Amino acid sequence: MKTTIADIAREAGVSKATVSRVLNESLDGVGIETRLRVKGIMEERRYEPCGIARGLATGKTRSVGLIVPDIADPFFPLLIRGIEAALGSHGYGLFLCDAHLDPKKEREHLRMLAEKRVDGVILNSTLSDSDGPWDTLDQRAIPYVLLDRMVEAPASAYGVFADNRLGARMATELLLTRGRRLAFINGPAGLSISKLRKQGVEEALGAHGLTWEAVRMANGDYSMESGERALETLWEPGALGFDAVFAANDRMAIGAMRALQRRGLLVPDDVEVVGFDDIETARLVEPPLTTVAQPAFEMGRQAAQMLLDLISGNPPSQQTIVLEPTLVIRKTTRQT
Amino acid sequence: MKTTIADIAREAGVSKATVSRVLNESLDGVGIETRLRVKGIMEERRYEPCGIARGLATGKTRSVGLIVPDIADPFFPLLIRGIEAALGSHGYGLFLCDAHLDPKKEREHLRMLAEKRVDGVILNSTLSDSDGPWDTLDQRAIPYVLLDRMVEAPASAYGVFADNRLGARMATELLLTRGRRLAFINGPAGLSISKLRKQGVEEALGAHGLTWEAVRMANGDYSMESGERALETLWEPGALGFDAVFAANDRMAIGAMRALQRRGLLVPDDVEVVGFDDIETARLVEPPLTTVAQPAFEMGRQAAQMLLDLISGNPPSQQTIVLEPTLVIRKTTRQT
DNA sequence: CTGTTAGCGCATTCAG
DNA sequence: CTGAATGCGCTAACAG
Repeated sequence: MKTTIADIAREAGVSKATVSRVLNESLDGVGIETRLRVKGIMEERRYEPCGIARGLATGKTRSVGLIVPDIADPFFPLLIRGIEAALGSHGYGLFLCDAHLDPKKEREHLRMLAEKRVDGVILNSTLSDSDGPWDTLDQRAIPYVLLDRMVEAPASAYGVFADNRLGARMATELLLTRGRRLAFINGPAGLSISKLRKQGVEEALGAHGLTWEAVRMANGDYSMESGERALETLWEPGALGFDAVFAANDRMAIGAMRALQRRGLLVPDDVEVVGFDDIETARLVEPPLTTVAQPAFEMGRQAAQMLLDLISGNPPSQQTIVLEPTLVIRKTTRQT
Repeated sequence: MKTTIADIAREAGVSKATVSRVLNESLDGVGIETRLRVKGIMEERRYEPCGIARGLATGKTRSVGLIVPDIADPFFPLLIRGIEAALGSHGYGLFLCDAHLDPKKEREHLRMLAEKRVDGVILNSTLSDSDGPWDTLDQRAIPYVLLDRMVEAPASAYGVFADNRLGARMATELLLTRGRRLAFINGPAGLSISKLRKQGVEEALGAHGLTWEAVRMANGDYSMESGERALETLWEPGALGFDAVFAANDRMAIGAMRALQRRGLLVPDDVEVVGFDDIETARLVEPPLTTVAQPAFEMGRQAAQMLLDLISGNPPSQQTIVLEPTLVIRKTTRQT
């Protein structure tokens, strides 16, 4: 039998209430000497408070959920690190849920988290589904913050994002200043993150007096394979339709590079390539990939901090935090 | 206020016990028609059982913890997928804990998990610490299964591992059949996983009538940078001390390749390289890395299944499951 | 087949 | 400053 506050109370010759009080440091309605005595006994007995019982009594479980679309995406490790950094030693636990690109699974996970009575969830949603996940959350009044993907949630939703429009614009500008003809491999069409990136590309186009007619576009699902396929799709036998590729993430960019190289094209000499994310592999491929870096760690940290604020009842100062991406120029683009 | 079984009971005109019974399908001591009525009400009211209360009442939380040494290691996504696959829709939640290579942090996580009263934990421990983590677990009688790293736990501990000895032996054999002089970049010396791999190398050496005198050895910490450093260490100015490198994981192998290439050496022409793990990046670097593949998904799945068995009181048939690695030959070794 | 009665371990009034 | 009582939401005997 694990020792409970009742055991401690008995041995210390005090009531359970008193033990409970020293457990929750904050309320200091306890005499210094009884407090010390109780603490001593706790030590000896190696007492460990029961989170479950506390949860039931207080309504707070000190655990949060994280939903990611695809744990295999190398973008997440840093994100998770950031989240853990913010959750820190506050004693919070993090439930990891991999939706595996399946909205149905995502909803199951959400149900599970709700049953577990998590204090909040960080939602890096798989899809901007019409019957979205947030109402599952809103209905149960459980706080959540959107991360990375700006789904079409209620205007009241909190979120942390990278400036995807700006990132896409920077990448496109880089390519267009060399007078390149662009191929754009975007993410799934449904994602608002994709729309934003498309806008960014459009802005850069406009700045150069160009329109969409000048660019070839395809959609991938962020996997390397989809990047390869997208490139094949865009390809026109005979005519070289483009000589610059901007992909919505590094994995697709790498896929595109592979497809290019298979066809005997040289990167960056024949075709320049720019990715998005700056995953670890980006600097390991040959040639090293020029890409738009997202501040993944910081995004995770801020999102978790925001959630913590939400949970503790201090509404965050801003409803939306937008972090700036940075251009990391390596070898898949030519030096000017 | 969330609806509780009391609400359902009142509305259905039955007792809480009855509602509880239909909630726990198994015990079917409920008339078919009352059961249906109660279920109906639950639907309408969108009732959602409170995991916390159940946990307190049953002593089971339906959540488990996973401790990993370094979430950034690309080896984990698949492992996690495997775990989630086994945990499946049993309603289990998975607490992810990244020890970040810090045993102290690992212990904090363990304490947190204990407080949260997880039903069990999967332990991919950072270090084979003398004052190891398992006693934290054993003391509290919480079931755990060791994963991947065969720490020096009590003989009674359960675990799932890859056959590291065999894997190392296969890699070394591959290199030695070409008469190569070997450099071996092992993992941290303290890990028993490192000792096993060393044994594997030794076996291969023996089979070729060689001893350790013929090989140069260094230890890394599984990061790419440490692979680069290890290679520098092994290097002897002037004399080419070796022409084959076996690294204990792919990241270090890739680091070694980079160091080699920086020195103008050709892989595999001048030096052959073999890694371990078969992470996604392995096939993306140039040249694609020959490596020993671990069945990560399967390891995760089996470990979780084992833990589930342990939790439900059916002691697994085997105490230790050893999975076979496979050699994936790509381009950093020469075709025979 | 169903209701009653006790807890599970702790927090939180309200008294004293 | 401290204790006694009550309840969080559900399960688990034990009766009927």
